Amino acid sequence: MIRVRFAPSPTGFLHVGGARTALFNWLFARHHKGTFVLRIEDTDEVRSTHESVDAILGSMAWLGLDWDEGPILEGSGVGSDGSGWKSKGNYGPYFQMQRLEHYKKYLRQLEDAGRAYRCYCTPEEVEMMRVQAQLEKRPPKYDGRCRELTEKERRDKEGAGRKWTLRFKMPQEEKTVIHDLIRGEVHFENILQQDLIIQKTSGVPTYNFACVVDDHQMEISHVIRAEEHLSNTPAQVCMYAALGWTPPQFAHLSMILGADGTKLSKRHGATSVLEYKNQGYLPQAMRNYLALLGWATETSQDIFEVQELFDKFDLDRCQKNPATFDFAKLDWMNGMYIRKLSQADLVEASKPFLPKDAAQQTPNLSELVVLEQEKYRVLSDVPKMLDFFFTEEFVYHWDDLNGLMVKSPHLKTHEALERLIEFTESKFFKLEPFVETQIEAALREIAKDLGWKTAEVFHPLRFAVSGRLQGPSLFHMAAALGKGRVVLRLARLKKSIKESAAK
RNA sequence: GGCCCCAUCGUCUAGCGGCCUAGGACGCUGCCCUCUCAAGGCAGAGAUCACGGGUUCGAAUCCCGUUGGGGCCA
Repeated sequence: MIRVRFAPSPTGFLHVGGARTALFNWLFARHHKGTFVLRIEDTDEVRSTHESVDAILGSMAWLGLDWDEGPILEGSGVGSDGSGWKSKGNYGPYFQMQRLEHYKKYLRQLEDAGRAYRCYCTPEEVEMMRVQAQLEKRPPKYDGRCRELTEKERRDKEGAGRKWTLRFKMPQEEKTVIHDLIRGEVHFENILQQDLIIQKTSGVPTYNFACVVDDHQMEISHVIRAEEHLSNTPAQVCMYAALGWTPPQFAHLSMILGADGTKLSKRHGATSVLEYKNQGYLPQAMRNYLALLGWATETSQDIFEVQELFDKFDLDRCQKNPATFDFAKLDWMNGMYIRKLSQADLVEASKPFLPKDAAQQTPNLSELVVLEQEKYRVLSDVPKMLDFFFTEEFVYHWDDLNGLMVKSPHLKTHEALERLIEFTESKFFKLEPFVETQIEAALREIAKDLGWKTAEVFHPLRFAVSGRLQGPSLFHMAAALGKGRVVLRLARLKKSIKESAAK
């Protein structure tokens, strides 16, 4: 039975790297008809917040990564320990701070068996050891001075009120071999590993211990996580052995880097999944793009339906080398997905990005939004490309107009332009019904009558109607705007020309 | 510093000993279509497969080393 988990620490938003890890776990579970577990690793008591839990669950929900077991997404939790959250699944609770009793039991078991010991060193002392070791060019590790303390020494220290942590006693011989599903065999000399702290002075276990207990108790079959956890894996594998458990299979995903080859961070652009949502990326595009960061099919296919991803995704085609996050390709892909949207879906998706009163201002809003569908790369482009529909206050940039006039042999003077506008006004005035095909026919007739190229007629009129040199098809745009507004705008441009000429 | 991981066009990648004078996609350039911009179609530039040694009749593909990048210890 395949059981995988995504186990974020709620110390911030869900970033792109975390989302990719979650996605791969999700895809792996769906591909193998397994179970996808979401577990909140909140043992960092100072940095964990319930706002982060909200943000992470919200991001996952937005991306459509539904989990089979874990906290239920209903409103928000009450405490950073997850109290107030409900959970689904038989292996809960899914907040580590609610699982303290489980950890205590195994912590005690390890200590009783002599596989863990109390360490009375202060953080300062440990730091000193590290510096010292580096100076002497030795491996920087805890020197094990509390390993073989006598019973009396221990009593003395505790009598003196020294606080203690629990350290796992790493075997000092042989080596640990990880059979990584992506990297193959990875060997580690045990002697070089340090005795990791598994319980903090507060009594709370550390990440490295808690996840071993949870993965075992939750019967996780495959641990799919980022490469940064690879170095901790040998210690964890030794803990499994010390507890008499069989470790799960491991798969360490490569990192996601920014354009400069360093770990993706804020200076490279957006890192939070929610930022992408706010900028107008579609979850399906994001998902598709992320899937390609470290995974590919034999055909280098790049657009996938979700079901196709389920069918084709597997760990054996995951990339070992790190991937650079390419915003340009994401934009392209998002544009692809926007173009695939139905009219209704596009309008719905655009709503958060449109002016609040857009629907009242323009009853035919959905007709407008679709006009530029093939040009949007992000949904925040929608209001930018459509703004002239929502206001009569847009400005005419004379530089644009002048540029147009330079290129057109028949538009050398403002008078010529005025004449074109007047000609159009009178034509439009009689035009009934004012629909796309009629408008096109009328405008082509004007060009013919005038003996101008069609472009010489269309471009200045597009400018008149929208204030732009580029935009939707003139006929579509005019029809969508309606005769009244079009005539109004023609008149407005004519007036502006007169005024500027007077100056 | 120690340990670990990684290395094919600018980027994501295909390739798993002969099919590779290295394929696809993004981006870039040009052409076509066309009322503009897009979209779409076509064409093109772009990789001595990081470098150096082996192994082999034959290596991008296997082995060793070097360099570079990244991660963990922090």
